Amino acid sequence: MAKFLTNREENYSQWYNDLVIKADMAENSAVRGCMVIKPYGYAIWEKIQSELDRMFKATGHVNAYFPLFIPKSFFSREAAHVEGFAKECAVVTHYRLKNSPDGKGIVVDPDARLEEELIVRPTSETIIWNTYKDWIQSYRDLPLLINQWANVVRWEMRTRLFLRTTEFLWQEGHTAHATRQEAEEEATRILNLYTDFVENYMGVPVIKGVKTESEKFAGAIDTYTIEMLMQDGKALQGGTSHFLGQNFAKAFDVQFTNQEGKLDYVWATSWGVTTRLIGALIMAHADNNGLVLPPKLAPIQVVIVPIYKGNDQLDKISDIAVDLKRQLEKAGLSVKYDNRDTQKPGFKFAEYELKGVPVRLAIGPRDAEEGTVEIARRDTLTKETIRRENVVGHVLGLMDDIQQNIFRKAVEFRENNTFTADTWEEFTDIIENRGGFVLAHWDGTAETEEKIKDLTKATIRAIPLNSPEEKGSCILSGKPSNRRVLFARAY
RNA sequence: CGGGGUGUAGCGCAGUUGGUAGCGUACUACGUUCGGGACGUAGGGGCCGGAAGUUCGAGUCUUCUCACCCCGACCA
Repeated sequence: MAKFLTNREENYSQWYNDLVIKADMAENSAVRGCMVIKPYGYAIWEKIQSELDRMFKATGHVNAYFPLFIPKSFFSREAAHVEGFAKECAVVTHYRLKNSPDGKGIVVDPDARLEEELIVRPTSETIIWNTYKDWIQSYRDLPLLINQWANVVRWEMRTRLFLRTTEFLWQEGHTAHATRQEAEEEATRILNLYTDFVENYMGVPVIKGVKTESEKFAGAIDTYTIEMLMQDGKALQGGTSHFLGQNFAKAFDVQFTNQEGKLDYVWATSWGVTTRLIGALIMAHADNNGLVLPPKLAPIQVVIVPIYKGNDQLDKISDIAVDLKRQLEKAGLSVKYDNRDTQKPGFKFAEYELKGVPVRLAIGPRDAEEGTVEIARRDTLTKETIRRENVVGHVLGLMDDIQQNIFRKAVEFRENNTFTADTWEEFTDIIENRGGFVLAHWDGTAETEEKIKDLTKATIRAIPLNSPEEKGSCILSGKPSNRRVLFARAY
């Protein structure tokens, strides 16, 4: 089996790439670094969107939409921000084309140069804070809790489907608060919301932490992160929530009158997750047979495949299948009955395994006769035969089972691949030979962090929020440290 | 931007000393099949990335050019 996929153990990144394409999620487009998200991949994104959107609204946020273009001058207002993004911005300089004077095609009309160039947003803090300035006068206008579903562009050097593309889809929340404490609470609330989503819907365990000075978002005071471990032992940052302090308020002059009647700058957060989560979903759970989707995010939760010879058998089986489909849908499941006559059952089995459909029902003439159904689960690839009347209950149970099982497997994988290192030799041995998360002491300086990165390509993924105090000495410099930080090679 | 590589059918590839393009797969039709990616027969599909040059003749040789991929620096 699985001869159509590159073996995961043989070449992990080839396996990943094959899988994205073969499972029909996305493909490279004619535009450098930009992907086409195909219907099946987009359906997964829609599931992610709808759950997150529900969670944002349940915590008091509302959606809005801000422009794709940002005037260049806005960017220079916040020094650290421009520094962080300048090198990867797409810039609009003209607004018109014309026929080429030599008759070959069209050219940019030099007379149509923009007075001020427009940046295609790599993130929207600047345009949003420039807008918020007019919306916020008083503490009564606060908090402002807005989210936007959008696309952004970051001109990365190298791209990979879902993991890093020039244009990507995301949500970005931008909130304004009257006090520092409120803003910090918001940043934490969202970090916890992301954790809830990634662990309970995607089935991927995360480490919550705060980024180091050099890894934090350009313009933030603190960047909180959730870090996940992929099956090849590399880390993936799944989402970030930034406490921005008053940096953007000051840069865009967003002041309000507080309850004491005094002017003050507002406190801000921003936070986001992207289509990269789909990459995480793949790399955390998929195997050599293809995708393994958590039931809560699977576009198709149950597929029914008929096995038959001739139209008489098909008719009989279809009656049963359609009835089962109706029952399962009534129970809230999304079900596909694949009665295509153009593919054989074996082909369909392989196809739905490739696409990660959690549960497959097969009904053949034998089952029709005996009142049974063959039921197969994607996560364990096991099959059993059950009575037709028990199908709905059994499938509902399986949905929970599979959801929990893939999470449990991912937790176990992470536990088996999280190490502590106390010496430089131990540290480099693990990074070079085993991969995974490494908890180690660090002296807290950017110089040491940089040196470790240069020597091993491992970075500090996060300073875990729940890590206990512990006296130790830095693996590289030997200087004192009082807590371990999380190292890994990362995507 | 540095180092390496590749452009030939939808996709994956072969193409010898230069002689007018082929394999696998996918596609179309018909038939037999159908409980784990079926088989047979017959078909269709090509400006050989682009431009210029050498030659009677270029997928093949020369020069230029464009695009993409991999490894680094950058990054959600």
